[in-house]
Amino acid sequence: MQPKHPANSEAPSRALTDYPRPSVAVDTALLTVADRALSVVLVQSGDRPALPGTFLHEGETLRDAVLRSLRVKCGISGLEPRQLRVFDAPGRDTRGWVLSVAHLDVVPARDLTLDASLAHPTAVGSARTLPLMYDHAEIIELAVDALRAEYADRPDPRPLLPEPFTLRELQTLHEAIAGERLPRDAFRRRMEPLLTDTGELSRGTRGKPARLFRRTPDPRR
Amino acid sequence: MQPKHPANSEAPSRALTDYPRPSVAVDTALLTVADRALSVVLVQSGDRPALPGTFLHEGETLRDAVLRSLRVKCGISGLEPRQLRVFDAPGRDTRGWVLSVAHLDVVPARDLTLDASLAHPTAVGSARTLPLMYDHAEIIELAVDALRAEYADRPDPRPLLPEPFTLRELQTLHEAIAGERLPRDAFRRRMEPLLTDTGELSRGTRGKPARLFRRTPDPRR
DNA sequence: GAAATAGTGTCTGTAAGACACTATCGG
DNA sequence: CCGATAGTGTCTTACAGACACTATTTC
Repeated sequence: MQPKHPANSEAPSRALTDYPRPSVAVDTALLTVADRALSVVLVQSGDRPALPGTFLHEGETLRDAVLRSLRVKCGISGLEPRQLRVFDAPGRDTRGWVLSVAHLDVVPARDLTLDASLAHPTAVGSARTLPLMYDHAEIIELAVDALRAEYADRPDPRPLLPEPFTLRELQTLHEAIAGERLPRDAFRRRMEPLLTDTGELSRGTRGKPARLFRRTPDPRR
Repeated sequence: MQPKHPANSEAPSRALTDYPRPSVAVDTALLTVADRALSVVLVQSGDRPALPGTFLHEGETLRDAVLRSLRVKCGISGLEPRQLRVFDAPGRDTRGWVLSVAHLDVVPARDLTLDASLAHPTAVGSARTLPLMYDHAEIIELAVDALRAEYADRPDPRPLLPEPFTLRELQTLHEAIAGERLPRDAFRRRMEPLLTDTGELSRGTRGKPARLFRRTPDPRR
């Protein structure tokens, strides 16, 4: 006899708690752009690096569990986690039946005040060569792809840049995320209509001063 | 004291099972194209329609749980469920702490042999007006968007059409999924290079016989 | 003035939408 | 022949990439 789905169960013969339940964890690829390189925050877990994560508490949403794990392990708050997918391979955790809901989150490098002995950002290129825990390497790949898709046709949706910013600063950010150089003129033509010109100019920089922009308040994409 | 994440736990002071765990269910938007309309299979659950679903069993993957629920409730097999996202609002199930992993799956209408008293396909337009269970209306929206994205630039990735097929048949399928008419010539120019011409022609149809195509074996997208 | 960066204009290739035309079947 | 559908060609518009040129600052 198998348990009936709640949506199909008018009078379940046994309580939900009579059936075995998995432990549910969250693991988060916390991405940032440091020194023009897209990086992921890794914590040390026994003998190998891993993504920050925690178990889901009772009465807590997945989002709150992610925020709690990042607050505790990285001392940051105010983020917007996005679900990637559930990892459910039966043997993925040797100590029991554990599902992990992989997440992506993003933080400006200047807001990262990490205890360097516990957590540190690593360029995603280098992270690929590390012996990461479980399916964490795959989570990072998913997170990078998801972030690239978010940034492909929008100026800094998360956001990562402090306002106001120049088009050059925006392009440098997009190039770090895309992992490749972008054509300057085409980038400008695509992004400028999506930004709001402040009318001000950058000062104290080398070369001709650049116009400063703000993000245009969300016109629903 | 909070439980440590397994990835950070060398010697956990307590076993995983000492902490409260949620029940985990799967719910699936099973989509099909019937009579030129994109439809979703609904089952009756007490007083309202719902998506087919079940609880995750121990040692079972989410994929297997989805396949089991569709086999039991709709008598179909051999599908490819795709995760959409986890629904985790604390109050979403009145009987306890239940997470639901929403899935999308697709089946050709001719393979649907439903017990009509238990399950039946409903056009997604009409389904929007029904009083569905829990978050099932939102799951359907996610599923439709995901399927549209899968079909936007590929001929028949799932697949839904029996081979061989004409470009007209393929276009009718795409129009049902997209929910709108598509320009005939542009559709042809985009899709024909992605198909393999069988060299055969349709027969017994009205008008000029059309060339018959097969899907080109997956060149990785 | 030299170096560096910002901003703009032009050309080309590609792809989509609109439209029209020809081709080939059943009746 | 007529109606219907298949298949193709052309025009226009939009946009990206490539490239070049001008503009304005710091040093």
